[in-house]
Amino acid sequence: MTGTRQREPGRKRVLTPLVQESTPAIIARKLHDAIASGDFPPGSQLTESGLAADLGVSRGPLREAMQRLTAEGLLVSHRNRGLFVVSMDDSDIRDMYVARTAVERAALEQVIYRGDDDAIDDLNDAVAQMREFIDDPNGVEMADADMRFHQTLVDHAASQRLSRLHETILVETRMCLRAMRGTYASGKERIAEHQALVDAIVAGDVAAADALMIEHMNDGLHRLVGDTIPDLSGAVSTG
Amino acid sequence: MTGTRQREPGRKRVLTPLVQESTPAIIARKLHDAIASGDFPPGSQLTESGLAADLGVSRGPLREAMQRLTAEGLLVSHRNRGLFVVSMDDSDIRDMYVARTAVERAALEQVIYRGDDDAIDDLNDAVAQMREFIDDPNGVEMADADMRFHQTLVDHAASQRLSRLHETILVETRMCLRAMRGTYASGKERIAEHQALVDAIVAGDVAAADALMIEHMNDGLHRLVGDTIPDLSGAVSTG
DNA sequence: CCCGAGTAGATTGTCAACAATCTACCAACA
DNA sequence: TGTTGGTAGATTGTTGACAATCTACTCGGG
Repeated sequence: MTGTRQREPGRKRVLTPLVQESTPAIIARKLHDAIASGDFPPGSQLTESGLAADLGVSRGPLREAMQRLTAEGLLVSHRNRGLFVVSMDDSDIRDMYVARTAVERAALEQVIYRGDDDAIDDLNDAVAQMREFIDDPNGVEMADADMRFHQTLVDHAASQRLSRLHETILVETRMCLRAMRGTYASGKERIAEHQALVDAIVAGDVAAADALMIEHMNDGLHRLVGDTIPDLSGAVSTG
Repeated sequence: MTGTRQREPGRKRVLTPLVQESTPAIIARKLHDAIASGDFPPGSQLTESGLAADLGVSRGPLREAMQRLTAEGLLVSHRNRGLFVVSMDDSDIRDMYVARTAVERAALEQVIYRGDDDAIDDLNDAVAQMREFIDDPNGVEMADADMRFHQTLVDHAASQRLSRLHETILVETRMCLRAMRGTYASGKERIAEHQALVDAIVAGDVAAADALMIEHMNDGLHRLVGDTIPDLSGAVSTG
């Protein structure tokens, strides 16, 4: 029934099965990146015919791609009116950080558990990249380097599901950071927080790393809305 | 420019703005439920023309709905061959529990932080519903009641993002539970674990609740693949 | 008996056109 | 002046048809 689809176990795999990305997937990724880059500001409408013309595809595949982003929560649909880039209020930002904290805490624990040396190398590299922009702590480059650090962390957790959610959240985070400037006072402080995380990972101290991450996230949230998620910081210290 | 779209602040809101769900969203929800119900077993193909005929819609909206489920990770696309319901191996199940643990830990903390009495009532109700099926600890009703408990927990965290991810994960969990029968030895044990969680929430003890949740998730994973996520249980106790 | 080429059928991928709906603008009226 | 009705334009929602691709089956040769 299955023909020769299944790979016989005795043979060595010499070529990886080639993955052909579907057109909607490609379009979705392009839109994803464009939103992350700020090409489509929050609240702006994504008109089908215009985008289809820009991308050189028909409206069909484009609509499918936009539905993907809608499922991610990056676009919101108004029936018969169109799709718009999400615009977030304080409540959304708080929610975003709740989710982001959940994801990154879990990722952190996974990274420590896996004990992969490559992870530590990559994380140290990420911090080093941040150091290059120490003189401009609120510039775009520093923000991107910051994002890459967290991206690296979650990637090394090797969890498809955590990565998928995190990807969406990072785009939303970038949108917020773009809107609100001047979050960090000094570049040193910003880098030190990340270095402390790496140090805790190297030490294999899950509890310490966990506490640092919670604090780091609370700081980030505080800078955006001037509010925190009080109880989270008590999760470890109370026990 | 904006016309009369914005609601003037002086007036009292007497009617809530009506939300019209788009057709792809409705179809996506129906497919979602169908997959959760087991109408489409893992690995089965979802043929467009057939489903379109069943639902009485054209292939366009149906494809858009399927793209949404693809973004969620419930369907996988094979180019020019079609969309299939995901079938999960042990590695996927482990990943699923990593993500689920992350989500439910965060939800737990949020529920305790919010201190909403309705949450405790609903959770107690959920445990009570489980007790009705104490004689058949591995039946479908018990499994559904179990799911409803966790659904209730995450709902009361009032986090759009956590809920969205959790919804997907619960469907995947249900798929796994359907495939592997006989997970719990006794109904009492299963109910006690959940009751303990509620008790910890009532007591407002974040650390205890957190530890219980981690253990609960590890138990669930162990029943499915005979393996655990060792380091997670050390996150709290070590500190 | 095994292996390869070729073919038929079915399914997905893409497109262009039509119908339905909404928004914004303008005029008429109390 | 503020509200109501009508109209034009644009955009989305939906459909059906056509092209491209893959799978499974069958036939011929070694």
